[in-house]
Amino acid sequence: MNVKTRFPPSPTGFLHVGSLRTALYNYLFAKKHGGTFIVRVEDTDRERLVEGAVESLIRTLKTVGISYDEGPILVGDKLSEKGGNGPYTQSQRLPIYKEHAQKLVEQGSAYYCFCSKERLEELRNQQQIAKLQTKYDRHCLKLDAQEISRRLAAGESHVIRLQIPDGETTFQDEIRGSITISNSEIDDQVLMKADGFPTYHLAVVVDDHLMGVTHIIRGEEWISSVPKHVILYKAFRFPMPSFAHLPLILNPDKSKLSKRQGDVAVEDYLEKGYLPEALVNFVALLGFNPTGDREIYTIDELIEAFDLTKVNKSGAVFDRTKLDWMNGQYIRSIDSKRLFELAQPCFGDASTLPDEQKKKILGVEKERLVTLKELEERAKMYLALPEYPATDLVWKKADAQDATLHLTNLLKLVESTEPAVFDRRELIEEAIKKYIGDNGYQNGNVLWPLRVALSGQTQSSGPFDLLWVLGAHEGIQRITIAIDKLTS
RNA sequence: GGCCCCAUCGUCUAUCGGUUAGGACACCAGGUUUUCAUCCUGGUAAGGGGGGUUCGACUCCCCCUGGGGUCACCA
Repeated sequence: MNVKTRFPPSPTGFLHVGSLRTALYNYLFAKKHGGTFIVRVEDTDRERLVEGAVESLIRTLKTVGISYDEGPILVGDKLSEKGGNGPYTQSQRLPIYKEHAQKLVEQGSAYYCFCSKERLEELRNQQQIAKLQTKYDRHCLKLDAQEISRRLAAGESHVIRLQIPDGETTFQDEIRGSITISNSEIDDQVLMKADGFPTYHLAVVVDDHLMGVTHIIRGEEWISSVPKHVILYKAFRFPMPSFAHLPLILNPDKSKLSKRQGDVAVEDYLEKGYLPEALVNFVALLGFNPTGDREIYTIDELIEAFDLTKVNKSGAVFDRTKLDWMNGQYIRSIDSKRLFELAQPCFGDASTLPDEQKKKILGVEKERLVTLKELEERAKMYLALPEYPATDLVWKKADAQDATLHLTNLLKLVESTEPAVFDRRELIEEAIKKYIGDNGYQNGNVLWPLRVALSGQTQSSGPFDLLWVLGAHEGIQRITIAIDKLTS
């Protein structure tokens, strides 16, 4: 069978990390089986629409490395689409839904309902007070054909409801196995809303079928509405797709991951300096692990390893600490060109520095970065020497006199060294270590004051790195300042 | 509350009847080191409870408990 999966976001805001994982799993599954992956915009709720959400979604999927074969695309700033099963935006498919809903009414699987929202609300209230199941009472099912056509002709506001048959519905979930739900649990679901738009349930079934979707992989919160979809598939005589419901991603308190308890938008994490690669890797392992003894996977390795039957059943807490660790791993191991590209917006004040120097800063500082955003703070000292007290220059096992001696000698050493040496980190190190070795000094006596003189900080990267990034000229200046501090 | 889903270290997980229950994050202790960080070594830490099935259950079945999801003209 030719596998086809889909990711159907509704353009109501930013991409949720849970949605990122859903999109990712759909993508991985399709690629693993040589199938196709499509993106479809589910914008049937006109009230929750957010302008620009589709564009932002397309961009985010791209930066995160999830590509699709069919769906909406951006040509320049213009929205367009690719694929032969479009349109891929539900608001552009209204006639299709109307026709399908109509067909259901004709064959007696669905019916018109003229009940007002007020009546529905009143009904619900009464049922709640009586502690009954809140369910539509099928008031309009009793209407005769004549009355229906009269009210329709009069232009009365109405919806179309699916008539849920008696009995129960059983379906196979690829992750959870067989699930049975009694049809009595299900309300006569609205299929077409009064505004002429379909509800999710109608649109998703019609589109998935028309677009040839074979595997529906989505969040666990959808399990309880699968019977509605199964009933629709049967009513339309559409072949049944496979269902797989993913475990939820959880807040630390185990509730469904939500705003309020932290960031949930992929854009937030990207903005904070998490690498797309790390985020994808991390989120992929929330609910799925091919072996149990490996943590780092590229997206292609994930495709290779992906197996729907190995996806967990229970929810997974989104553990920010582990994401931090993984992000650090990526920062340290990723290709330096790619890292520089990603870090470009994170230099802050130091962004005015030449690229060559910024690359050096990144190379030196990446050892202690958790997120790229932290670079902004760390890079400042390369731009300007921070204020610091003279006492910081003194190593714990030495005194000010000793520090002054070494800094004075080092100053001479730097001044008399070929400028070309400062282009090579290892040559700088060699020269200073020679000074230490030849005189039988201890590393700390020499390196501590040098490092503090260069960084203005008691905690920083090493003196060789600093001298390399700063260059001879700036190095001389900073050492001179240090000597002044000690001797004044 | 009805219905549905779920249940291994604090967290993410491995185990598909027989293991000293493994790995990772975090944490703690060492080591490397001029500081911080990185890195390396080691350690603490888990099968919710009760019944079965079986020679033998973390693993299979049932009940309880606990957690979660869902009950819209939202997706």
